[in-house]
Amino acid sequence: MATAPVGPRNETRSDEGSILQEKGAATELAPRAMRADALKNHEKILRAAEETFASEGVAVPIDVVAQRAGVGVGTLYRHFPTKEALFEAIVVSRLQKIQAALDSHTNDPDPGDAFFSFMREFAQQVNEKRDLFDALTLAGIDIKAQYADQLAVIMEQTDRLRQQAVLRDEIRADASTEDVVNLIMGTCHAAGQSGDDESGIFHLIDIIIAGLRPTA
Amino acid sequence: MATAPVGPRNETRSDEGSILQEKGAATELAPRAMRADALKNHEKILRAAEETFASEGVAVPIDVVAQRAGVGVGTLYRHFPTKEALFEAIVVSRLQKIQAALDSHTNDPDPGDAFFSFMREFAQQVNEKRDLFDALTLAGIDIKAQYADQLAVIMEQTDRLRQQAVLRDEIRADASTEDVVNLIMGTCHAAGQSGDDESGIFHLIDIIIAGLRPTA
Amino acid sequence: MATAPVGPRNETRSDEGSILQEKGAATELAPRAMRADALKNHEKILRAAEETFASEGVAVPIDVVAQRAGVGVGTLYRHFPTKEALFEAIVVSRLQKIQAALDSHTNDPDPGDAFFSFMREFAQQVNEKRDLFDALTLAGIDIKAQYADQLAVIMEQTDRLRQQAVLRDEIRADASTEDVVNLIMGTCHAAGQSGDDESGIFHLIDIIIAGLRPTA
Amino acid sequence: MATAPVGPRNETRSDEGSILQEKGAATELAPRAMRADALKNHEKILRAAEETFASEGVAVPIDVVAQRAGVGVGTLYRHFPTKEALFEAIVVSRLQKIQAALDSHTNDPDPGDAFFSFMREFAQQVNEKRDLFDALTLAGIDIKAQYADQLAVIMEQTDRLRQQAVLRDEIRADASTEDVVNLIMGTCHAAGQSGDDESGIFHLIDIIIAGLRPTA
DNA sequence: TATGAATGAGCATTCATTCAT
DNA sequence: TATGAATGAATGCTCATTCAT
Repeated sequence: MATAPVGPRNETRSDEGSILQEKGAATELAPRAMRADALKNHEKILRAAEETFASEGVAVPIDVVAQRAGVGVGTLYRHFPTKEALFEAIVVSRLQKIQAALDSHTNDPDPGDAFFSFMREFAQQVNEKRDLFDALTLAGIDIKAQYADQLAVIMEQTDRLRQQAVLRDEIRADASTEDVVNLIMGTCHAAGQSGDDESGIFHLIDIIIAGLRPTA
Repeated sequence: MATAPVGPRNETRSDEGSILQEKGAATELAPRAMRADALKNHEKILRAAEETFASEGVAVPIDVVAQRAGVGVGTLYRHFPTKEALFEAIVVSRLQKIQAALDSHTNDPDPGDAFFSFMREFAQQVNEKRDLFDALTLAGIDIKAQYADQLAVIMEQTDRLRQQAVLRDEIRADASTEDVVNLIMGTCHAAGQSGDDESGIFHLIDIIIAGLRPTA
Repeated sequence: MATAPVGPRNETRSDEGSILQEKGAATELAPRAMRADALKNHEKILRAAEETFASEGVAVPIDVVAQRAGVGVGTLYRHFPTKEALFEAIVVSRLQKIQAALDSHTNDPDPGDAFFSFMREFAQQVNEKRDLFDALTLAGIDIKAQYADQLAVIMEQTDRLRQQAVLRDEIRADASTEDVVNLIMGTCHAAGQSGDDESGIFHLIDIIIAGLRPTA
Repeated sequence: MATAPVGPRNETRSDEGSILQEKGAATELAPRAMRADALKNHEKILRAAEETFASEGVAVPIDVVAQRAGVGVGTLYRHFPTKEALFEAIVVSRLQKIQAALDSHTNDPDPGDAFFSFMREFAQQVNEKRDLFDALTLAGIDIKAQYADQLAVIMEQTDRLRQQAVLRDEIRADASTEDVVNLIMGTCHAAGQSGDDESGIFHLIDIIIAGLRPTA
C-alpha cells in the first residue's frame, strides 16, 4: 500500500505477488505526463532511501535521502508523508521481491530442491539489503505485525513447499517454516555483520540445510 | 575492566602543602565508604541502561536511563562520560559473562559435549539481552573492532574446544568457530525478533548442531 | 564574503530527468524572491547577533539571538551552522566596514590628515561595537589569526598611509602601525568600559595623536 | 572584604592599602593550626583561580580551579560561596597591589617623575594579569561599581599626584586622571592581545606620556 | 572540616515536518 | 507541483552548587 504514490488515486492495487508491473496502459495525455514524472520520483526516492538507510543507518536525516534522490525534501514528503511511511514502503518493496522469488518455484518438480533453492534465494535477498532490514527492525518497524497479510501469503506458500519436501522425506519434520526463516534471516544478519560475502553466507546456509536433513 | 568507575580514582592524594596530617589513620574506611556508594550507582546505571536500551532501543534519551537508574543525568555522566561509553561498558560486561561461561568448560573431559554445551550457554547469554546486542550493533558499536582483544581471547579458547571436537570426529571440519558464532548469534537475533522463547531457540540450536555433525 | 548565506546556492539546477520543462519562463523572479527572503533573514540574524552579543555578552543562549532576530533557532542554524560561525560572520562584517573607511582615504592629498582621520574613524568603528569586539575576543575568536588575510590588507594599506606621513615628518618614526592600532583599540576598549561617549574617546585619541607627533 | 576567609570571623580588617601582611601573631594553638590551614587554602585557591582564569578564561569549570589549587570543590566553595565571589576576591587582591604601588610614591619629591613612574608600574600590574582583568570585566564584574570605595581611594591619590605634576607644568592640564587610567588600561589590553611583551607596552606608554606633556 | 559524588537547570545543536514561494 | 527555508521540540552534554560521608 504505502508503495503507491500518494497523489494519484486511481491505481488498481490487487495484483499481490507481482513485482512492479511494466505493462502500464498510459492512455490519456496531459495528466499522464505528470503521472510519469511523479512515478519516477517515487521510485527514485524509494531507491535512494534503500541505499541511504542501508549504508548510513536509519538515523540519517531525511534531507540526505532527498538529496541522494535528487529531489527537495518537500517533494519527498509529498510522496511519503512520514519517515516511517518511507520505511514501510521499503519493506513492502522487499517483500514483493521475495514473493517473486517464491513464485518462481511454485511449479518446480522436486520439492526438496525447490525448498532449498528458495532458501538460498531468500538468503540472497535478505543479504543484499541486510543492513536495511536490521535497521528497519531496530527502527521499530514491526514487519511481522504490520505486513501480516503479505507475510502470511509468503509463509503459507513456503510452507506448502516445505510440507511436500517433508512428505518426500527430504527434510526433517520437526523444523517449521518459521524455524527455517529464522535460521536464514539470523544467519544473514550475523554473517553480514561479520563481513562475510555471499559465498560465506552460502556456506552457513549449507550447514543449516545439513541440519535440516532428516536424521537417520 | 573499562567498567570501573571513572570518577573515584583512589590514588593516595599527594597532599602537597598541607600541614597537620599526622596520623594516616582513616586509610581503610572513610574512602571505602564513598567508593561503595559510587560503585553502587555505577552498577545501578549499568543495569538500568541494559534494560532501557533493550526495551526501548538505543535511541532513548539518556535522561530516561538516568531516571530508571534513579539518579540525575549528571551522575550518569560522571560515571559514563558519553552515551557511547555506556554502550561500551555494557558490551564489556556482556563479554565478561561469556568469557566466564567459556572458562567453565576449559577442563571438561569430552570436547564435543563441551563445545555443544558452550554453544547453548552462549546462545542463552546472547538471547538474554538479545535486543540489547542488536541495538548496540545498530548504534554503530563495532564490537568486533573495539573489543578485538577480549574477543580474540574468547574466540581462541572457543576454537581450541572446537578443534578438539573435530579431532574426535564430533564436528565437521569445515565449520570454523566464526561460522558457529555467526550461526548462533544470528539465530538468537532472528528467533528473538520472532518472539521465540528459550526453548524455541534451543530447538534451532539443535538444528544447527545437527548440521555441524560430521557428514557420514 | 563569508557573510553570504549558506543555504541558498543559486546554481542553475541541472534538472536531470525532469520532463515537461518547456518554457524556461520563471527564470528571474520566483527563485530570486526566495533568495531575497533568506538574505533578509541572514541580515536580521547578523544584526540581532551583533546587538545581543554586545549588550549581553557572548554567553547568551543562541535562542535569545534567534528570538531577537524574530526567527526560530533552526533558521538561525541554517544560516550560521555554529555559534562560532556567527561570531566570525560578525567579525568579517566589521572588518569590511573598517576596510571601507580605509579605502575612502587612499587618495587623500595630505597623508598626515589622512592618517589621523582614519585613526578617528577607526576609533569610531571600534567604539560603535566595542563590547562586541571585546566579547568576541574573549570568546576565543582570535581575529589576528583567523582573519590574517583581511587584516594584512588593512594593515598594509594603513601602513602606507603612515609611512607617507612619516616622510612628511607629520608623525614620529618610531611608532609602528601596529602600535597605533593597539593604542586606538585599547583606548576604545577602556573608554568604553569607563562609560565614555564618543567625544570622550576623541579626546583620548587626541592625546595619542599628540604623542605621535614628531618630538621636537 | 571578599578576600577574607569566610569561616573564621575574627579578622581585624581595617588595614586598607596593605598587601598581604606577613606579621601574623599566631598565639593560641589548636584553633590557630586550623586557621593557618584555612588561610593557606584560601591563598592557594585565590592564586590558582588567578592563574586558571588568566590562562583559560573565566569560563573554566570551577572544578578545574579546585584541582589546580589541590583542593576539593567543596573546600573551594567553603572559602568562596560563589564563582562570582572568587572573581571579586581576585579583583580586590589586584586592587591592593595597585594601591601598594601607589603608596610607594606618596612621598616622592618630583611629582612628574612620580606620576609617570606610577603609570608604568600600573601598566606593569595590569599587564601581568591582563587576560584576567579582561575576563573578569567580560564576566560582568563591574569593577567600577562594585569596588567604588577602594577605587575612589586609588583615584583620589593618583589625582593628587597628577595635580601636583600639572602645577609644575609637567603634564597638560586637560587630561584627567581617568583619561590616563583609561589610556593605560586600554593599551595594556590591546598590547596584550597583540602579543606584545612588557617592553612593547612600555614603548606604547611612552607614546602616551609624550602625548601627556604640555603642548608648547 | 575536607572531599568529591550527586543534582538538574541550562545550552548548543539536530532533524522531522510544515509552508511560503 | 517542486523546492528548500523556517520551525521548534527534543537530545546529548556541561557545570555551578549542594550534601552525604
